[in-house]
Amino acid sequence: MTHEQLFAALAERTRLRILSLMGEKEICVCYFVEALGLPQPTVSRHLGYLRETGLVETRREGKWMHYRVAKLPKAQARIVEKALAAMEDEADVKQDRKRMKAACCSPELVGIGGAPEPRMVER
Amino acid sequence: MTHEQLFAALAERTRLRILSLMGEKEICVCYFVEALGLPQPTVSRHLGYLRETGLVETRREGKWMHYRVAKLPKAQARIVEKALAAMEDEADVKQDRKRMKAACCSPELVGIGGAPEPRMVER
DNA sequence: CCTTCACATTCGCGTAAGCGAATGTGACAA
DNA sequence: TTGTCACATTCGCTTACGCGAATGTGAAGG
Repeated sequence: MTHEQLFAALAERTRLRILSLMGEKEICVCYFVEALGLPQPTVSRHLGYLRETGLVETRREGKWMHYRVAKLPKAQARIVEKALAAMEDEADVKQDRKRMKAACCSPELVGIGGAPEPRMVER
Repeated sequence: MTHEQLFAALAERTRLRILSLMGEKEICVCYFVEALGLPQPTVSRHLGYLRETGLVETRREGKWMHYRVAKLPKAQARIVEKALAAMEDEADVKQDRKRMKAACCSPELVGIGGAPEPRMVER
């Protein structure tokens, strides 16, 4: 992944919001859809873009697909780190987190239709 | 400037090379053209893009136009800093620097056609 | 098998970006 | 004021993106 490709991947609001939601966690698609409030194909396309670029990795668990930020070379990891840090205080990102929490801790206590909840990634 | 716009500005090789050449210096267009080995309109367009985005500022000095990296909000400055640091060891960037030096320290000792040489910017 | 669920991909469309080639503009000199 | 120099912009073209809508696919379950 060249630096240009990395920056191109970061040059879109939805993808920044997705990465911001991921952070250190491994999250399955339905939670992104819920937290972002966007159509599933839209979310899936952006996840696909991030995957092809190499910025995220996936793990399948039955019907569910989990996404996590990939292990990157140091220079690029630093860039992603600063990018995510810079967005922490933006309104839409904060709202995304709220909705993510709501989806995970909903009254039914099982998340969205029994989907596995986000969990930290071991390195 | 949104973060998306910043990343979009960084998502192109020529612009990264330009920013890499600038660093802390104030440089006039003819040196970019020489160091990058690209047509003048191409260089000018990318400089224009960077200027409109707010990533660089300009200063006119007679016929010459000087470009320097703009004073950015901390979060974005950190991103640019990491971006430039990450490129230090790439081949084309190193070659650009070589050609920049050659243009500045050419046998005629006056740079390109009497153009003012790059100099550090005071903040 | 056949359905359903969770997700991925394709299609058609409009928009933005990059490039080479050509042209425009503003400053200075003669 | 005419010309030249240093840059900037426009034009025509091609390619890449993003989106909504529709369709495809792979894993469970019955």
